[in-house]
Amino acid sequence: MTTPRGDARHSTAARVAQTLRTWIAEGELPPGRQLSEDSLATTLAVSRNTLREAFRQLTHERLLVHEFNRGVFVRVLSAGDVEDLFYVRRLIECAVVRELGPPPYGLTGLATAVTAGEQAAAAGDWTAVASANIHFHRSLVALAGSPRTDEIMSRLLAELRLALHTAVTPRTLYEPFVPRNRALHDALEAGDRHQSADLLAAYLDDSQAALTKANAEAGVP
Amino acid sequence: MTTPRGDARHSTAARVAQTLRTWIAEGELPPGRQLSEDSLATTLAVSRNTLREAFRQLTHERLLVHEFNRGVFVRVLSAGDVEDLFYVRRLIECAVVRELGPPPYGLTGLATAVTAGEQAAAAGDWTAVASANIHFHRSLVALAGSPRTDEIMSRLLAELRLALHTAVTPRTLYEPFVPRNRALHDALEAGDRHQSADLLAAYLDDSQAALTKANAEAGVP
DNA sequence: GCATATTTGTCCGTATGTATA
DNA sequence: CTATACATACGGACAAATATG
Repeated sequence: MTTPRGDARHSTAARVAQTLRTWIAEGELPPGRQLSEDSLATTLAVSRNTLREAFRQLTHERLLVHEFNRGVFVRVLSAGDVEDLFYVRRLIECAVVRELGPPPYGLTGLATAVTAGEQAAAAGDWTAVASANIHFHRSLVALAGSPRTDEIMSRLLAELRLALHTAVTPRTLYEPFVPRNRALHDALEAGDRHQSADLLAAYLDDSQAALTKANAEAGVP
Repeated sequence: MTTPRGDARHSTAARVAQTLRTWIAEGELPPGRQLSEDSLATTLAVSRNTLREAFRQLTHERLLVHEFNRGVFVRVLSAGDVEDLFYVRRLIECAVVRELGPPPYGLTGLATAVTAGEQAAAAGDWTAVASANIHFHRSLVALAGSPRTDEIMSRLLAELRLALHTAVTPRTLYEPFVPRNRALHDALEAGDRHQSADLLAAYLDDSQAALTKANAEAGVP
């Protein structure tokens, strides 16, 4: 072959999948966009077979939808999808917090996410606030120490990102939750699992309402 | 081509994946077995590329593991995997029950699974008892009406099946839980969410203990 | 440690079927 | 209805890695 192999540790398909994953997360490939095998294969300089393997991967992560004999498209979340996503988030995040053992907990990951969000908010960098917020919830669930729960959470958050590009105002979506992340952290540091879980439930309700409202204003079906 | 296309509704790769899925579930392909691309492709009469797509699919369902440049193998669950699986089951199943709205609930699916288990147990058909048991837990989670929760549960149960082929005695694993399924159903019919959740938590603890004991006796690392 | 055989990773060309303009 | 574009699936090829003697 003429093309030199990039690295042997990851397969080419995995690298392509990662590229597409970031393009989708950044909004470079917006929801609804069709991904043509031929043009993308030439753009990424890989064969169609390899690209199709990457497609399968992302389809399974629910970032792409595969319509048989029609092609693959970037997933478009419906209002029902957003509702379901928040139902599962509430289910898992609150259950993890409620089922935590006796305190103290290893809250360093959570604490760094909280302060990162505070600093980014102070600097007005709302994209960074969004990242810190995702990191916060990932760290929260990581307290369970369960690999499968971690993976489920990562998938849910990645899927939820698809709903954020339709919303125009990241500031109003994230600003109210910076202090609430801090409050949640403090409640956990105080060792109060049940108060933390209640805080979290209300938090997620409000977050869902804010996102639903923003999407409705942007005219999402 | 000479090979007639079976049907247009599912892709060939999806059909191959389904075949492998059942072979794994039935224990025809035991954990640890390597799946050779060449021989399987000829056995199933599909091309290597198509087979590889099926492999990817099942790898993401955690039924296969893919070792780079070495091949794919049927997943071998470690003791830690089983522990994690039951942690997530307890988390999700109990949370679903606790977060149910006010009764009554649509328990017909649950009821049929319970009676199917009872009849199979009376007939001594322990494989059917195992199927009914899986159906019971799937129906339980379906009460939430959340597609994503349903899918997460299906994946967990499929993965857990991998641990059942190492255990030799399906009877001792399932028999005690036939009446407990009935008790759980009755508690839900009575509308007592919290008692149901408590019953379920104890149920899953005992189930995990039974499986762990059986696997330890069979000499699983 | 080395040479060989086997298997996987990747790409290409092509025939066929399907959806859409 | 035809034509075009595209997806599905196959088979062959070769490089690279692994397993085997």
